[in-house]
Amino acid sequence: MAERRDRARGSGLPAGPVGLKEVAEHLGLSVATVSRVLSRSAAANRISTRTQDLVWAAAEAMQYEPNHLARALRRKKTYTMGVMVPEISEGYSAQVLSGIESALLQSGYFYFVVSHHHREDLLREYPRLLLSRAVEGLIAIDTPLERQLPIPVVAVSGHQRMENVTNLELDHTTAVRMALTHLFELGHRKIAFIKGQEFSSDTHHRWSAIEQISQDLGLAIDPRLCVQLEGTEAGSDSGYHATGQLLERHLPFTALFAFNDHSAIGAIARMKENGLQIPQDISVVGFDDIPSARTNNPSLTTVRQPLRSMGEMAANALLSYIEPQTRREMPATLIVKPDFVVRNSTARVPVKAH
Amino acid sequence: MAERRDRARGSGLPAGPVGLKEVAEHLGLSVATVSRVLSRSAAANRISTRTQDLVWAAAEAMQYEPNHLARALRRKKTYTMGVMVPEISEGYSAQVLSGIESALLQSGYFYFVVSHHHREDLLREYPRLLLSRAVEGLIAIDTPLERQLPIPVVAVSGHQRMENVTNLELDHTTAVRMALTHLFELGHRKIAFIKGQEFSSDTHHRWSAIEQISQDLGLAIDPRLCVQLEGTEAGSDSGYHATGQLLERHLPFTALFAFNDHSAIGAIARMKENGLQIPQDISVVGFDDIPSARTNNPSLTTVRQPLRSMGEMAANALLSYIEPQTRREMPATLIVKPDFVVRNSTARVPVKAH
DNA sequence: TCGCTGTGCGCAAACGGTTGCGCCAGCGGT
DNA sequence: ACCGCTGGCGCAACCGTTTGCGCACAGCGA
Repeated sequence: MAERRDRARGSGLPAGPVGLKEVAEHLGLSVATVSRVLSRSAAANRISTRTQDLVWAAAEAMQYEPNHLARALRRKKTYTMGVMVPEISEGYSAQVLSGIESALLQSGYFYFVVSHHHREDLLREYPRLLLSRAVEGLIAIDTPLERQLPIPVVAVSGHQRMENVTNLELDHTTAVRMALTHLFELGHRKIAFIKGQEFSSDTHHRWSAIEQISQDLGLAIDPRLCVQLEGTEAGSDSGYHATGQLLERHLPFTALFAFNDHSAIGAIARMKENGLQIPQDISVVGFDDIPSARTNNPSLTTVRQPLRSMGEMAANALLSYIEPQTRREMPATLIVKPDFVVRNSTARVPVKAH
Repeated sequence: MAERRDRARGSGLPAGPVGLKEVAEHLGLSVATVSRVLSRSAAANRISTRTQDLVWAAAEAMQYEPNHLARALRRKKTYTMGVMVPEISEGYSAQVLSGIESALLQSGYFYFVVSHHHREDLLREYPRLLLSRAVEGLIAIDTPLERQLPIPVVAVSGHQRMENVTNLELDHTTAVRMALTHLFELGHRKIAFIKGQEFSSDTHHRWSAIEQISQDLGLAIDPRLCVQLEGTEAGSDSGYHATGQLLERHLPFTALFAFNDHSAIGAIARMKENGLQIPQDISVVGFDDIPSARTNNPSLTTVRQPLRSMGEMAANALLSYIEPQTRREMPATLIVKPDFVVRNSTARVPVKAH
């Protein structure tokens, strides 16, 4: 270990990692003084400018790097957050993570990610592990929280009702209104729905919104035209299968509102197999606007969740609560507005409904 | 802080975070003894079974959680790795990350991810920051490394030639052989190519393989049928544009071998706009087998990189070098074999080449 | 000459664990 | 009765930084 960490490699530098002690010895100063200078401590103004310059120069020359662990231990500040996601390789989480990362790193924070795959044991263990790693805050993406945590939490699409938890959620009512109004104005009246899996926290809120907006528009929801995603896999397979079940019922409908783009893409694939043309025979609306929504054939009309900026918002909310200078109360809820993207998977209702 | 971390909440537990000190006092033992028991130290066999039981019981009751920072500082072992990726929200990295995570967490390691977006400054800064966070190893995904690092490194598709760096790379020769042989056997002789961006480390190795295999098969590469991806965005746009340039040259070809699935999907979209049918007019082969390769229309014939297991291999290589009991030398290179997935974007060459 | 106020810095105790070494009591052997 | 051994545990240093407090000395006014 010692040799491998040797930064000297033949130069005149001391071997091994250099700490405050080495710098101090080299200058004939005390560790305390060097620390005060290099950490820009408030007490540093009591140290002569000359000494300060010497310290900085020596630190530079000796390639001093502060030891984050020791510092964090002493200051009780780790500049580290925890992030829990269902599955990191899935587009939704990855997009949100991207926003989180951008916001956190700009503020000098790092983060640990763990994916729990909706497994009970992991949902219980990971918060413990993250706490013992002294994360200062937690972002839970589409993840149900079991217990109260002693640190601030932001839940993205989590729909928790807990103390100390800020919920960042999409305005599902607006989202659904945009989607259903779009279909309504294209003349669709018989609309099929693919509901989300039970474990996804968005499922119920979305569905409430659908019921409400349907009523507003005077649309009747036919329960026989509703299917639900199953299985824990995130791909388009479950949408494919759900649509299979739907088609087997041989009931007429002219449009399908899917729970997300993945299932919409699977649904389209399934319907094509039955000889249905999209959007000529059936209009399909997705949700999320994942990258392949645009490149799918036909490209997907969908509700866009601004995932990246949701990640940024989540991270910034956490930061503003933790950083002493901005320290403000955590709001219970942050609402973000969706966009609606009209592409080629929706069209006017066929004259003669199939 | 103190109140928020209070775990007691009316129970009889001591307030604030409980450390070894609290447990020791409660039992009338020394901190040393409690530590030895709870950390399963080798010296614990010199401690009476009765005491051990008492310690465990008390720790449980008082909800003792070891402080990772203090432990890491003393033991000089952080159980933490660093991962550098170009962009976390991109499918390739996310897949590999998923494998990395699975392997690392199973061994009790956490990891920091940073995305450098191919920016020079970040490529220089992030290794420093990760080192100062005392990561024990680094995994670089499709990321060029500037300087020697004092910790072991695994580069996934990095093609570094450095000490202390293990390269995990795909067997591009086999990959390309599978793709080109497939096209060759379908009768294709005029094949167009989309090369990768300059900054992607796979670009050159892949291209060398293409030159070699073409020669083996007796295929001539027409430079006028080659275009290159541009821009740093990861989506399918650059494939779309590159194909636009290709089509403007009005040269006959019957197949296209794209650098990756994204660009293949973009290419297909572009060719469809020109009225070309895939695969009837043009066969397209992609690379990577991203999720949307299967749901694309037509579904993509492609070379599959086993990204998840590449992530696992990378992590396990690092672990086996770091963990004392398995400590083996780092091999300079690990080669992983691709799969070939035949779907609906390739077909026999049209009788009358377009 | 005597305080008195600043300036410039060092001492040493934390932070929460880990670990080499040594102390003490009890026990068996002679 | 004395010796030596061993089981059971505590002392205290240490990991690398931070920080409250205080010491020494210089300059200044009285």
